[in-house]
Amino acid sequence: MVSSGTEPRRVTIHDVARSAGVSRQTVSRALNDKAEIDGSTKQRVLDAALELGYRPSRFARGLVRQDTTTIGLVIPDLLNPFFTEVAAAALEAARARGWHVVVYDTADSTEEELSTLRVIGSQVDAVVGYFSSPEDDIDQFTRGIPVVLVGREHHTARFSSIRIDGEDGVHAAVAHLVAAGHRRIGMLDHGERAEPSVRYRWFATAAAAHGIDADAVVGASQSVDGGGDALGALLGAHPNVTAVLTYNDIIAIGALREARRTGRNVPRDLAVIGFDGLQLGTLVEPPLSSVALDTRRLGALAVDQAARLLTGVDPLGADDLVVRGELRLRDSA
Amino acid sequence: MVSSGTEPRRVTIHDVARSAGVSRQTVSRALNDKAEIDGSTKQRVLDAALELGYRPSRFARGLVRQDTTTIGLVIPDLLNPFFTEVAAAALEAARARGWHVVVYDTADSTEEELSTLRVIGSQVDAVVGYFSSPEDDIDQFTRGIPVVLVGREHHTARFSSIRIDGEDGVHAAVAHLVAAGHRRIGMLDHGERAEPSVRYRWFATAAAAHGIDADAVVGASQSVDGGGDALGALLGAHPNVTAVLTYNDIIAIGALREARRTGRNVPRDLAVIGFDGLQLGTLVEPPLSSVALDTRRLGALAVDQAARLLTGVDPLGADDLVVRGELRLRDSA
DNA sequence: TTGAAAGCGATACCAT
DNA sequence: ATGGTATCGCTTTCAA
Repeated sequence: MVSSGTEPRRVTIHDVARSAGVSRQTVSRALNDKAEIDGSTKQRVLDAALELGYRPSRFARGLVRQDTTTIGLVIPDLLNPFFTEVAAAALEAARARGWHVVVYDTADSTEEELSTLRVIGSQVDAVVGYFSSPEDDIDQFTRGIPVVLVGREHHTARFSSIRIDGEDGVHAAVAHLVAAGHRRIGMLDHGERAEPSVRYRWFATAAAAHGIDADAVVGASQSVDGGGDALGALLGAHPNVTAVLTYNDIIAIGALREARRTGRNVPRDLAVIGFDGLQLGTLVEPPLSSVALDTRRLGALAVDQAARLLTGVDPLGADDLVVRGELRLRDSA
Repeated sequence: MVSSGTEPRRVTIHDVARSAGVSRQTVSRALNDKAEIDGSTKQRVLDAALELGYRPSRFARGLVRQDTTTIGLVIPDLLNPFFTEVAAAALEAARARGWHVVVYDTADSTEEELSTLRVIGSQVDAVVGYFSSPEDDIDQFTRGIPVVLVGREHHTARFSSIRIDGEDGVHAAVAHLVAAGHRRIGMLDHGERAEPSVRYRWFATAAAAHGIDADAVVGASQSVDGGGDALGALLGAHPNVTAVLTYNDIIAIGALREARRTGRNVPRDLAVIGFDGLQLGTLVEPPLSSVALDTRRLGALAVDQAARLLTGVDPLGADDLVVRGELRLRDSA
């Protein structure tokens, strides 16, 4: 910030008052449309304010009336359509309450998430988001403010979290595939951590219930390309697989593309069922079947719980903080 | 957390000071890692703060040190992938500067935009966004703070704006179609306002340059379905059209889907070229050709200009505030 | 190393 | 209808 000789010092309410020849509180009255003020005085003040380019300090104002609520929304990647949908829902829910939302995109990086956590606690009244950091770290930087975790179980009483329960949906998906004659079903799981995901475990128990194997699993990175690669690997290792479940829709869409590339017809040669139920799934060919989540509800629920925590009134219990997956059949299975 | 009768008054620095048996400024020193403080005192203060669940007020802090910068990002619809990409780019550029971004989704509504404008001016240090309100309205509520308009020309010196120049790109698109033998090219324009868009005008001059008509135009609403409907209408009115340009990629994707639905092969029976060059275009079948915009640059440029305006240093002129469209051929044309 | 006092910019309460 | 004064919670001189 190269300062030109005359630093344009902030115009305060005091300057306006002096310029209009009144006191500061009169200025305040004029600006905030209070009743007890003479019409002509008010106009004079307004004119002065306009001319000076006066703008009230949000800090000073916020200090004196604790009304505006700002929440922080933390997501790993806004360009990931799942988070876009959740974010849009959260923004809408917040707007309905007159809240402001500061969005933090952590770029899928643990470091960025940590540095975000480090500053966020002093910038907002509550935090809603999808974190990958350990609970201790989250806790440490958000002391004193409500935190609502999305799509993640928590173990400390400190947090609330919106749980994603896709168990029934995945069971329905497997049942559907089995009914359609599939006996060898594979899964494109997430590829982040070493251990299989919860979604895989739902798949495994569903498969077991139908007496079929659940050992055809390959990890996929969270992208369309990742999904394509993973399908290639899966079919290479298990050529007799005729249907796949995927960790999410993005991976499923990659699988769809890879199937087309290798001349397989979906769903005839290969059935594909995703997870999330994104809007995006209606645009691809064939339209994607998926264990669908109500992302609007997910975002709205998170903001709602934040509101309850903030006011201390009647926060929802774990049983109410659930979004269930539901099998939505389109054409890919 | 049911509210007990006693409202939990805010824990202030004063409470911590008393609890630790020191003065407020010592607490401040401990919390802000200042040098001049005894190690044991510091620890004692930190412990007290932790125990009391103390959290500094962002308002009080902001009042005293004017350091944190917050910008407002206004977009009509976060779920529209174009705005998602711009928003993601803006968030990234802001994060690189350590800025905070409050995102306002106006739900494609002029009323919401107005009510957003009404509050935003007192909440942020600068505004970046895609507005549809008249300049006067925008000006009125953002007095004193920098405003950067995205994808919109401005007529008042009051604003900066990032201009989208797709002229060359559209010319290239038309040239490409003509070279491929197309003589009857239609356009699915936006359907919002009565008059045709700037993008249509680029198309018209390009068509004229090649001696072909540009009268096959239909307005489409900003959605995939809208694009499909519009293509139906266009082909109904002008059955000899063999290629279409669209106002944007969303509409183009709808056209692709409609073409498939009506048994037309793209690009053989109908060539389609969109506008925006969204990531999304790579996922549909066939991959969408488009006059591509660098959305990352768009968002980054807007934030960059806001930064320059904020510091008063070297703001970019209109000639530098341009993002040009470039023909990106994939398979749909 | 620590504390007292003076703001930062606005609003609210109480006089007038 | 208008102005004086206290106050919001914190940081920053300046003394001690």
